[in-house]
Amino acid sequence: MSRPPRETAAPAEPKPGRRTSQRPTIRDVSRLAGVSRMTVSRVLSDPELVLPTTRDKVFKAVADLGYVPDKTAGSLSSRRTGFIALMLPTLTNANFAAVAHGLTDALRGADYHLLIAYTDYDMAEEERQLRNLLARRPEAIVLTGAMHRRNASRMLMAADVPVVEIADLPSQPIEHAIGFSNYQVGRTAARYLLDRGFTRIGAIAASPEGEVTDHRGEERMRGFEEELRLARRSTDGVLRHGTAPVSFHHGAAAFRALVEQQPDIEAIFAVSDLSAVGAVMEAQRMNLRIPQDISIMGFGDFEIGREINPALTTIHVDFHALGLRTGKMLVDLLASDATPAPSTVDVGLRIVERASVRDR
Amino acid sequence: MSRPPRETAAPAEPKPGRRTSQRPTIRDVSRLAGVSRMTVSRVLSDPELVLPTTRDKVFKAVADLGYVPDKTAGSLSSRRTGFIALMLPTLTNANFAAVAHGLTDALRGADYHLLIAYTDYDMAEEERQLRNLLARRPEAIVLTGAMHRRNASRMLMAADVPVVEIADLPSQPIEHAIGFSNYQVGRTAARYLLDRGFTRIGAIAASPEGEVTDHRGEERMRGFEEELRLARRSTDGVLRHGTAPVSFHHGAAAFRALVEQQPDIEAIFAVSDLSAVGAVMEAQRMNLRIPQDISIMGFGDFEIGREINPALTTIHVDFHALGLRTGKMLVDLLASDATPAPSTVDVGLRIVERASVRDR
DNA sequence: TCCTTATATGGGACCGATATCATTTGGCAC
DNA sequence: GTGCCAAATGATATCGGTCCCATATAAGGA
Repeated sequence: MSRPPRETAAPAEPKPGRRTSQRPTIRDVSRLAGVSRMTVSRVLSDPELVLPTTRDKVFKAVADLGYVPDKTAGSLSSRRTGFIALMLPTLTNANFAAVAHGLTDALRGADYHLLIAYTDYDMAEEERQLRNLLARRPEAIVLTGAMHRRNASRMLMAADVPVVEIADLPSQPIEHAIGFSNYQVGRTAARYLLDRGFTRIGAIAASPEGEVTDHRGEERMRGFEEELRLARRSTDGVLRHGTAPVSFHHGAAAFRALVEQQPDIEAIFAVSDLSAVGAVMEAQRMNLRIPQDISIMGFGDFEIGREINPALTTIHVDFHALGLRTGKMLVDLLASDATPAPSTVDVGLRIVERASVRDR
Repeated sequence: MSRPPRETAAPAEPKPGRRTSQRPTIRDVSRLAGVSRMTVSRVLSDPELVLPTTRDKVFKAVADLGYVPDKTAGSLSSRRTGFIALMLPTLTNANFAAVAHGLTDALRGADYHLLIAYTDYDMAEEERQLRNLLARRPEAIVLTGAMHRRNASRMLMAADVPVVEIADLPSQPIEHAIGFSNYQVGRTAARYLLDRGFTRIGAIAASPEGEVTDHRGEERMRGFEEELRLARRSTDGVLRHGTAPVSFHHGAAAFRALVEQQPDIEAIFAVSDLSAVGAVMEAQRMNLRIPQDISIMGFGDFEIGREINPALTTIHVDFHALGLRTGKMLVDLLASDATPAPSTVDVGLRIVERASVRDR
């Protein structure tokens, strides 16, 4: 039944090596269980390959020693780190957090772990973080498209792993893209307000200057202004205020500035629900009635928009589903050894009509 | 000047090995630069050790090949992964996201990378995630205290790396703790409302049942009820509604349920600003005036609380600073080879008086 | 009984870096 | 010129797993 193990036993006096930690290794387990390292490895990765009696000896040894396998070593040997890199502008934004959440949900069970980095909307930081991430040899890279520095793009192409740009639809995707057109968001918002009969239409967003920029937000503003221009309406009501990222407070301050500057403004699109909610709150303080005096719409469908009074009309994108979908695609992609053609998925967007916009 | 390299050159026909990726390794760099691998390693980790001429050759080779060092291999060899594990209940909460942000800020430049996992408030998931994290051999572990399963605690003790419990003050810390007493938050809130002269005082929180539980929130409620009891006031107004995590919507629903159940309630403490803001919004819809009819206070000092009308009275904890402080402590701790005694830091809390609570 | 094949397990090389120690070189004092 | 020391660089073992292939045993067929 049990044959003598063939691996050499350790010398009674182990010579002083580099080993300092007392943490048990697979070798300790194998010795205790009286099997080879390889058998321990098999028991832990695919127990079916090993006889139940052997398996149980190994499990017992693992439990007795409190052995936790070292994935660093395993990764080096198997050339599979189990990491998926995710780079976002910030975590302090419910929608980006939802993306991470969705991704994790899709990856759970597939034995992948997210490696999260964020750039604080800073392109130089994006490049630094990307280098850090690549050094960890992720098996795939997920990041918000579509603007990258030249160097960052080059590193991504050279990485030789699937790259997915999310939350945007780049005109020149690096490889895969799952998202929506921020430009279309802007146009859709403007069209919606135009269709309601408004003529004096404004918008609030962050100032586009500098390396710290919300490019996706910029795209929304570009689409918004474009639609106004096509309708031959003035874009004077488009106000740039403060710096990215926007916030409730940003929205409040920008709203006040815009109304003081353009008292006859009828409807406002905010680059994010955060700004929009802030604007609604500031309007209350200014005794302006929403939507009777001014209509306001936002983007992102944040939870708070559903709860405020009046409830916020907004453009919805399902970010959790976006993350989920990205994760599923990656799991499939990494399971097959083929290299499928680059794909672009538009998850779409939809207007959520609530009470903060009325017909004129 | 230049001596012939002593490392053996690669055979012209490399025998078929396991190497499949074309990614350059340190060996490729060393050959191209005409130096040993060790010299390349030195140039990248401590350039001062190497002559400028040699250094430049190496840098050039690195650039030409687009070489990115493999930290997996480096970690295994140096026994330093550069990972710091962070386990949170969720990322979809601005305060926890702020902790992660602060930690990252402190770690930037120290060449550590956060390895983030979250539990969705599920104890079983905490254990699974912890096992995953430990397999990556983090150099320190940060997690929200103070409740862990037996197994989780044991794994933490055995991990043999610094452990920091945050956002709470455990009665039996595993090692270090940086946080505040959630129990005291509850007592402080109750005391504040009692001092304002209210007698019929209520609270809204999630139901405490099941494995999916917000223990920190529970502690706040425990402190709140305790203070009421000490003041010989009824705790009938303490309503448990729905499940964790709470949300704006949770607050709105719980508020309505509480007011319908106890129409004469005078003041309410919400376990989180999220609930509190939801409650304020629901009150508006019910035509209840805040604070004239009912006073409301929250916890967490979320940004939205500053912007709503009336602005929300709340209990503030600086979560970004908490993360920052944790990160700094870890950097110091990991730099010294001594093992300092376990420390507990109370970052304190303070009441932020705004307009949603009035004197009775 | 012997041979073939499938199943279970082991041996040793190897993944790509760094730690450690050895070696070479150059500079300087005598 | 010789000896010594510091600075620069190299050779090799090693980190802790897994891959690949070899080997031993069991099972089945002629």
